[in-house]
Amino acid sequence: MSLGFACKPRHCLNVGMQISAKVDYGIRALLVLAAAYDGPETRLIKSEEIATGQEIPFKFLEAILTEMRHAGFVISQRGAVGGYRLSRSPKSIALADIMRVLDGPLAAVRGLRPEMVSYKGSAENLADVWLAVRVSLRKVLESMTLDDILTGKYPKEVSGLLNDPDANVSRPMFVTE
Amino acid sequence: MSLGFACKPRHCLNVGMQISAKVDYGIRALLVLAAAYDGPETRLIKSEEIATGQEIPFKFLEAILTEMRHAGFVISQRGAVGGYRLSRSPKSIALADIMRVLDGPLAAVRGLRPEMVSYKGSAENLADVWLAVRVSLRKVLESMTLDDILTGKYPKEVSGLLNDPDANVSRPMFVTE
DNA sequence: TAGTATTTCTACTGATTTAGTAGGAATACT
DNA sequence: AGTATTCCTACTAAATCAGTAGAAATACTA
Repeated sequence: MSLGFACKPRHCLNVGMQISAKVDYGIRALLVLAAAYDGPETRLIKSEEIATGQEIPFKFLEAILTEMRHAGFVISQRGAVGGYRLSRSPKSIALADIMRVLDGPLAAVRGLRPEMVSYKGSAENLADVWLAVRVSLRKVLESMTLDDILTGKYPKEVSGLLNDPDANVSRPMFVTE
Repeated sequence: MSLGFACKPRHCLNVGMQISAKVDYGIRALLVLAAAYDGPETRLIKSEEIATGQEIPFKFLEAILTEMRHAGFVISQRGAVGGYRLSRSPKSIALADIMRVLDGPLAAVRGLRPEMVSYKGSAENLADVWLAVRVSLRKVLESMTLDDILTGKYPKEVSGLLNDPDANVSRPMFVTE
C-alpha cells in the first residue's frame, strides 16, 4: 500500500497541452485591440500601452504583434502617432486561428498531424484517440471568437463545458495503489 | 491580395497540443500488455518484444516502463523469465491517467494550472477558455480506456466526435488576405 | 526639412525540455 | 554458478521557449 509517486516530484512543469506564453500574450493583446475596435477607422493603440496594461514584456510583445500583422489580424502604422488596430471585426477572429498562427497546428503526434500517424498490432486504433482530441479542441477553439471573450457570452457547447461541476478543480497527479 | 504567410515557413514543428513520443510509446506499450491481459496471472511480456513489435527505441521504452511501474500500472519481474504485465484490467486504465503520469497535467497555461491564472482588463474572461479546453480534453481522455482502444468500441461522446465530417481533414495553416 | 516617436528587422542568448544512449548493478530463475 | 532480464544513474545532442539588444525604416509634426 505504498504511496506511489506518479509524477515529477516537484513543480511538474511539463504538460500535455501547454498554452505558451506567446499564445497567451498574443490573445490578450488582440483582446485589448478588440475592445477598442470600432470599424475600419478605429484609433491606433501603441504596443507600449498594451504591454504595460497587460504586463507583457515589451520587446516580446512587439515580435508577437509583428507576426499578427503578417497573418493579417492587425494593421499597424509606424511613427509618432503609430500603433495597432484590428483589421476586422472581433466577431470574425476565432481563437483557433490565432493559436495556429502563433503556435502551429492545434494538435500533433510526435510532430505529425494526427491523420498522418498509423499504428500496428494492438495499437491499431490509437489514431482515433488523437483525431478525437483534435476534434474536441476544434469544437472549443474554432467556435470562440475574440468578441465572445470580451462579452463573456459563449456558444452553448462551450458554456455547457464550463457548467461541468469540476470545470475548475484540478485532478491529482499522483496515484495511490 | 497578397498570400500572407501565417505560420513558420517549413515543417511547422511546434504545436498547441503536442502528443510527445514518450506518451505515444507509453500508451502503445500498455496496449500490447492490455491485449495479453488475462487476470492477475497473465504471462509476462519482455520489453524487447514490445520494442521490436511496436518499433520503439529499446532503452527509451525501458525507462518509460519503469515509470509506469512506479505509477502502479504495470508489474514487473526481473531475470531470465522476467517481463511486464498490467497490474489491473485494461477497462480500469484511462488514457488521461497514463498521460498525466508521463507528461504531467493535461493542460496548463504558461506552466500554471488553468484555475490558477487570472487576467485583467479586456482579457478578464480568458481563463474561461482554458478551463473549457481542459474540460473538453478530459471528456475524451478520461472516458477512453485501454480496453476501448483495443476493441474499437468508444464511449458515445467520443464516437460522436469521430463522426464529425472533417475529423480527419487538417486545417490550413496560412491565411489569405 | 529636421526631429521625434514608433514599428520592423536581424541577430543573439540562456534555460529548459525532448528524445534518446551508455553502462553497470540488482535480481530471479535454471 | 550462469544467464537473462529489469532497474538505476548519468550523460548527450538537438530543439524549443522566452525573451533581449540594437539598429533601420517610416510616419507624422513643427
